[in-house]
Order: sequence, then structure tokens, then C-alpha cells
Amino acid sequence: MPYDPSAFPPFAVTVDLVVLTVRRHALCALAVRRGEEPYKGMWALPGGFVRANEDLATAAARELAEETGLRAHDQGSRSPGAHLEQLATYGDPDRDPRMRVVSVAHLALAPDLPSPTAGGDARSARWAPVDALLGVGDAEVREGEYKSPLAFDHGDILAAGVERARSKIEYSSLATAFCPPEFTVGELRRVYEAVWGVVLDPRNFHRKVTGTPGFLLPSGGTTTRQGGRPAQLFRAGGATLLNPPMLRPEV
Amino acid sequence: MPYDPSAFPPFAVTVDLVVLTVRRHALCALAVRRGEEPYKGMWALPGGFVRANEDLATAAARELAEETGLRAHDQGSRSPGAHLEQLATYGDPDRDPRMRVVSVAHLALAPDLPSPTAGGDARSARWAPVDALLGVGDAEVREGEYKSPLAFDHGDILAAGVERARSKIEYSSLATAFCPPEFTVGELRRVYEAVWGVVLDPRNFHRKVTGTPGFLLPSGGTTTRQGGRPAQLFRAGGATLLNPPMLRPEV
DNA sequence: GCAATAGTGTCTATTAGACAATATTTC
DNA sequence: GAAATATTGTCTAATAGACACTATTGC
Repeated sequence: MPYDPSAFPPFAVTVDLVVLTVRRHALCALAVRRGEEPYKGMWALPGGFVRANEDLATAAARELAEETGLRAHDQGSRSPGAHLEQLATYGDPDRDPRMRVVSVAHLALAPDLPSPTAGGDARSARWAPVDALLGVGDAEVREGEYKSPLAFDHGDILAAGVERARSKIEYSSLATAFCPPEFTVGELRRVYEAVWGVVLDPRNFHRKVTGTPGFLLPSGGTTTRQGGRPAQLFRAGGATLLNPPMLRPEV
Repeated sequence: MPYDPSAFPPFAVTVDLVVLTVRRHALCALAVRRGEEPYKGMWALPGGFVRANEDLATAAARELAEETGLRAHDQGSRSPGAHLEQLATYGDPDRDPRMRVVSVAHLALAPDLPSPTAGGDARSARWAPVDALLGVGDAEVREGEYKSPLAFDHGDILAAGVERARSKIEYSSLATAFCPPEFTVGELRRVYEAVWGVVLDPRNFHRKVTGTPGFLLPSGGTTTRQGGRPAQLFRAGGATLLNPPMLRPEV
């Protein structure tokens, strides 16, 4: 296998982003409207070319900042920002009709943002429930075919990102990435309920999360923003891997 | 963000393979010796360029066949072959000194093969214990620096593949990918012990794996190839996700 | 018999889940 | 007081892990 630097097929490399948040009890993803062919007018995931001297993670963080204004923090940082990790790479030769494009998809988890499209191209970006973007439930089974309204293979990418998020909040403290810096146990429970699409017992959930070492740190304050008895405020603890894990209920 | 197909930086895209197997009670990886600069004479992971009209998974399967003669089966196939899945993508601008190369790493799990290098470039490929390739244990901590003998960033890639395998055999039936088509509970246990680097109780292990629905299917025969009382032979069952999972012992 | 591995049974400490009861706020 | 949410406590069925014991081979 001789390695001839002048005889390799040229590729374009992009990063695409699955940016998830929880809004109004629903798991939502950031979608941008395409202004050009192909797939003109359809929704797509945000993304763009990797620059000539740019790492993949840097490119993903740059795109995230351009689209949302969020700064990515890699692991364990406490700054107000988003969790960002690599998801998977998509390189089917026909995935883009114009040329050979390999896309390194990334997954970002963000707290609910004040404005859906703070920076950048405002009127062409929005948060949409992932069920709608994946074509779940809005159409009956028409000859077994579910149609995603997303361009390219972005429906596949979004599905992979959602599944990664659903499984990863089981055994890591990643669910706190959907919460503001200070949050209550009830708010964290509503994150789990939205991401998994289930209803959890508030009493067992409370015992579980407060009993898992390193998951939550009491910040001292209380809040009553949910109504009812004031709840303690917590910050994310240092633990990244939860032991014992939060178990997703059986189907 | 205008999308100009003529103004994208060109990349080379390769696939690199972490091929794992269990030999003589040790987790081993396939390594090839580099015949050219840079890193001439060092060990590296097998890999190569993705062709112009080739999918990433196809390229990985082709490289795997070229290096080992193994055919990859994606999910759930029963043919004698290897498990193959995408691992992660590495694209640091400086990872290859010659040019900008993005490598899509894949993880392959294979049963112990009769000959280390059946096909291809025989004398320059071998199975090596992953601990040796990662520089674990063979040198004392010299100023906190562990040196992997692998070229490029292949030490990082191998470490990621090993960790993926270690965690994935917990909650999936992937450990059977290290076994021949028919195997005993004791052989499967030795796979877990080699991959995790622990000693497991044979009695509890037996109860656990035979009690997990869909994990193992009795094939009817017995064998005595391990000495002692003859053991039942099993095949991998249809289940891919184990419930309950096999729990790795605490550290 | 002895050594080795396979396989079954039993006991205990821990845990997940169901759900009762109490606490503290707003209306 | 009624309604809502937070928080603690209790009970039970299931389970992981420790380990005794039996089974079946080769020597």
C-alpha cells in the first residue's frame, strides 16, 4: 500500500451540528432553512466547511458560536455554554449531489435559550421539536415510509444525535447541560422526561439524583419559580459518570 | 454562509482500523510496521485512503479484508467474520506532517485467527497486546510521561477503540464477536476477563449469561477442549442489547 | 484417587419501584 | 382552605455477589 500524496481523491470536509435543547417540555433541535439548491427551502442542520488549518472540534465550536452565540465547553467546565462532542461521520458518495462531502457530525446540548436565533441569520433558523423534524407522528404509516422533512441525510444524523443524548443521560451527568447554571431537582426531572418522553415518579427521582455521589451540589439558595413549596437550587457536581446510573424505564 | 463548491480546502480522507482479538488470555490489536517516512519502522494501525466512489463503511471493510482476510458483517449476521463499526474521526491539522488527512477510525472485533497475517503483507503485520502498544506497564512513570510506540495519533485511536470495546461488552452481546461460531460459557468468560483485565466468578458468570434472554443459544453439542467436565456449546443469540447488562466489577 | 472445569443452589446486602405522609408556598 | 410542588419515609420484589456443593471428564 504505497502512500502517494499526489494520488488521493480530494474530499470536502464539513461539520454538521445536532444542537438539542428542552423547550416547553419538548426536546427540540436547531434547524436552518436552506436558501440554495439542492433542497432549497427545506430545513437542514447547521454546519459548514472545516477550514484549512482548523481542528474538527474547533470547527464545530465555531459553527455553534456562529449559529447560537454559545461557547462550547469540552468537559467539566462550569462556564455558561454548551456541551459539545463528536457524534459520527457521514460519507456516502451520493449524500451531496454536487460533490464528495464527508461530514463530521457533532452533538451539542444547550440550556433553553432566551432567543431562538440570537446571532447570525436570524429569520432562517429556529428550534423545532425533534419528533416533527424526524417525521414521527405527524403522518400515518404510508406503506411503511416515514419521511423526514430534513435535507440530505440530516434526518439520519439527527436521529443518531437524539439517540446518543437519550442513552448518555442514563449513565452520565449530561442532563445538567440542558439546565441553567442553577436548577432544581424538578427542573432536572423535566429534562429527563422531555428527552426520554416518559413520566417519572418525582419522589423516587429526587431520592435517586440526590443520592448519586457527585451529581448535584447544593448551591444554598431556593426558588419558587415552579409554584408550590420552594425547591433547593443545585449546580452540576464534578462527576461525569453516574454510579449508580439513572435507569430509563422499560418500554 | 455561501456554499461555493470551488472554494473548499481539499482534504485526504482515510480509514484507520482498530482490530481487536483475544489471544492467550490477552486483548491484542493488529499492528503494521511502517515502511516509509514519517515514523518509518514504527508500528501503526492498518488503514488507507477512501476511494473516490466508496462509502466509509465499505472502505473500512475493504481494508479489513486486505489485512486479515476477514469479511465484515454489520449487525447480527452469523457468517464467520468480524464485527465492524465506526469509532471516531481524527482531523488535527498536524496529525500527518505531509498533508491534511482526516481519518475515520473504525473498530473491528474478531475471533482468534489461525495465522496472524493470513493475507497481504505478511512479515510486517502482527498481533500485539494492547497494553504494550499503549505503553502501559512496560516503563515506569518517567516524569509522568507514558510513551506509546505507535505512529501518528494511533495511540489515541487505539485507546478509544479499547475503551469502546470494554464498555460495549457490558450492555451488548458484542463479546461473542471475539469467539468462534460455537463456544462455551467458560470461553466467553475468558473473553470478558481478558478485555476487562479482571477475574470473574465462574459460577455467577454462568448464571448471569445463561439467564440473560437472547444472549446464548444452546447448539446441542458439548466439548472438552478446556479439560475437565464437558461443557455445553452455544451460539450467539439474536439479542444485541443485553438486559440485564453484564456489569464490570468496580475498580 | 486427584485435578480441573462445568453447573446448580443458597444466603445476604443492596436496590428499584410503588406509594403514604408531611412541608411550604401561591391563590 | 385548596392546589401545587418539594421532600422524606416505608415497604416489597428483584438482584448482585459470596460461596457451598455436586457433576463429569482426563490422568
